[in-house]
Amino acid sequence: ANMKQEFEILNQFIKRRGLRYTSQREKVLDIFLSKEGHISLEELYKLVREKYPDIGYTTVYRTMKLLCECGLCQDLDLGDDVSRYEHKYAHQHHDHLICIKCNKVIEVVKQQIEKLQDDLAKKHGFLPVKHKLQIFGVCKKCLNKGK
Amino acid sequence: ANMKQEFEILNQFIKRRGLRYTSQREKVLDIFLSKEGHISLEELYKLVREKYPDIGYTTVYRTMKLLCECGLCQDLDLGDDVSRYEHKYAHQHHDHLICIKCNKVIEVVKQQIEKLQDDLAKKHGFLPVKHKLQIFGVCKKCLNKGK
DNA sequence: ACATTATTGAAAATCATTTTCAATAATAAA
DNA sequence: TTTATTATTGAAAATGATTTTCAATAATGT
Repeated sequence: ANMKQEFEILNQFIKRRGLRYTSQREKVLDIFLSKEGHISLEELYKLVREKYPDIGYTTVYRTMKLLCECGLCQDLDLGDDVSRYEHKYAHQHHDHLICIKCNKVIEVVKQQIEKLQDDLAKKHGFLPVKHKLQIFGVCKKCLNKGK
Repeated sequence: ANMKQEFEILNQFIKRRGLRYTSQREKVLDIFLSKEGHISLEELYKLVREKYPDIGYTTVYRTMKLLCECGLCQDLDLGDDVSRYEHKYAHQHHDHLICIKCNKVIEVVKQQIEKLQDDLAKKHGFLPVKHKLQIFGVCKKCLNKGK
């Protein structure tokens, strides 16, 4: 029954801000949730179109902005020049290992690093809000190819 | 006498690649070196123009690309949409604390984090090449303002 | 000095992202 | 329920950083 907790979160957020809960927003969220991983706006828009051809690019763009604001979505930067999105609700924070040869991305979690980062921020009087760690390198597969 | 080691590095790199050492490239490097910190292409171009009005934007752009390739320069991403550059030669690797209110950037070094990152990469079979860590938060000054 | 070819710089192209605006639709008020 | 208000939508245009084009120029090897 909690299968669609995310819709409720969006709804709450929208109400709190005096915005309006529209079918387009619901549909975009639906498609976004159906696809795990790191998705670009362009990719997401294509998926949306397949199921809901009447929804425009701009609406997808604006909805994703909203989803980021309400905590359902996290935008990320994989080093190329397009912004990507990933699920945030009920997903653990993680960092990204990015292969500079094949662009494969691996998500990694290291609690110890998280803590050190918080310490570092506090030491400088910062109140940490979020962080992004990208480790660029060459993945196992590409290393073997190069032999 | 090693005051201008960087010019030699650029020269070497250019020779090795069969490129040509031009006065424009030397001048752009000169201006870049004269300014510590995180500088955008636009800002750098303005500085270049002040001293060398005949150098075009495109040349600055292309030279910075070259400087990044030869290891004199590191491009960085401070969360906005402009790419910035910082010195890399004879500069320790560091991470960035970025204030989301006033955009102030503090450079921080934490050897322990560096090591954990390398371990993490290796554990997943990655050969780490470089990494970028941005910690977004609110700086001391902005925290006090908000009271 | 000559030939070759990399470089330069102005202008144009690219391209993801963001804004505009008139029509539409969601919510609140009557 | 009906009406009024105003947020939302989507197509098209604008934006703006980055990148490419191309003819003229300049650096390097012969």
